[in-house]
Amino acid sequence: MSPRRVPVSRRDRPAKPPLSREDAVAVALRVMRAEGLERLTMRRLAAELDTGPASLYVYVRNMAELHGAILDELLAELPWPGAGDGQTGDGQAGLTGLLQAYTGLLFQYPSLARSVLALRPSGPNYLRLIDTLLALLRAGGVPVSQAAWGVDLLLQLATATAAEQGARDESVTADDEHEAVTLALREAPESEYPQVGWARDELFSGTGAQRLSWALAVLTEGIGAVATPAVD
Amino acid sequence: MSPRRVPVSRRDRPAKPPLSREDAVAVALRVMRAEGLERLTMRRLAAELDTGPASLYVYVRNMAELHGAILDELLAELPWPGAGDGQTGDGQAGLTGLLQAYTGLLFQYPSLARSVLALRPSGPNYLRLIDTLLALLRAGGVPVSQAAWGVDLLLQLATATAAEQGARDESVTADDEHEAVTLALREAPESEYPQVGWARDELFSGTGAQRLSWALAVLTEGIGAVATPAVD
DNA sequence: ACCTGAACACCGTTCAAGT
DNA sequence: ACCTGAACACCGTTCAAGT
Repeated sequence: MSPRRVPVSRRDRPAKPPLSREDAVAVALRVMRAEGLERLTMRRLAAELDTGPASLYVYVRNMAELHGAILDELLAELPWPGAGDGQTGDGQAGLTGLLQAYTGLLFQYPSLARSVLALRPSGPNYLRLIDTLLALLRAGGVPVSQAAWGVDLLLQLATATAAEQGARDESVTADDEHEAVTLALREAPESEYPQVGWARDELFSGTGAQRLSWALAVLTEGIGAVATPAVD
Repeated sequence: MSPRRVPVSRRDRPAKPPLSREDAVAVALRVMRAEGLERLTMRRLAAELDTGPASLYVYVRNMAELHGAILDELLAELPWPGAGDGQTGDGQAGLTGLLQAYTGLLFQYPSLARSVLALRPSGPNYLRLIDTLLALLRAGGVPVSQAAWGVDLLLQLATATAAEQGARDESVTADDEHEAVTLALREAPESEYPQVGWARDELFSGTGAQRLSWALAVLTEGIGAVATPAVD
């Protein structure tokens, strides 16, 4: 009884919903979440939107711009202060918390982090992140020039930390025992690399989270302490 | 009199010189220097070596490993201390000088820097770089655990700084006036982004070199000052 | 054992030709 | 004006079949 195909008005083809840049970015984000950035190709996204790859170029200039748009969409999920959920506080703890959340977000998508590093993002949520970090540094009494340069440094650290996470997620062992650099450092002959011998144990110690929070402490300490040169 | 072709023994075909991994890497480095990493493809390298792309996989596991080998070759050119040319000194100046040279080397090849960030290089010259940085920190009285974690941080900063240099070299204007983020920050409404307004001038001040040396000072300051957590 | 031609399974982007 | 099929000019990697 029920017909195989429901007849559609207007020329017998189902009306495609009108496409917008927002839709395209939202679908792109969904594909990335589900299968990773590697699988999110222009052709794949076009197929997902039921069109040809050429149509995407009406909404984005190129792949890099698409990555930037995806990042900004992703940043909406940060625990922005003042949102009422109290996930991040004020001062040093607020700064560290927000940057850890940013790193954590990108940590899930290392290739996006790599792309972002070359991108210099400029979406509204990225600006908001810069603004919030500036506010936290300012509240901590950091002079304006050190805060301005410091924000760049802090975001670079966070992005690069996520970007370093290569495609070594698929390894069965949780630790990075199988990384070439780990092996090379462990086996480096003391005669040729005496300092590596000196620091051998400490070179591999700590979890990623411990190293990140130490690095953030190092940066905030230094940003507050070292004056910028006179350039104005 | 002189014949067009010198007759070759062994089957009338010019004997192809035997290929080695070293030759392949050297040629790869030459192609990258001449045309950039983007143009250095497996197919292109194979053509340069007068063979098919499949032959390369006898010497390198994949593209990433080739990039790692190129980096190590490149690092041979660093002004290693003790080489007698006195390009870098001891202590803080030596540390900063070596890291600036490393950044400068990678600055010419931003895509290599991007690749390196995901790579965790492990060649002999990279180990030598780690060893030398450890020695300089140790000489500065930095405790071993802070030196070990600090070397990671310093190299990450240097690599990420080079990686950030996107393909915006082709811009005619020397400054980054045309970068989207610069424009966005300049035009960010004070009502929505008050701190950006506060720091507006300082956000764009300074040259790349000034910012790098400030960042290195921030890191060394913090590395010497902030203790690592007890993880041993 | 060592090497490689040809194929596999894709890419991002452009542009002429639709509607 | 807005959209897109088809083409352009490539990719990295594998594998069966050489020598």
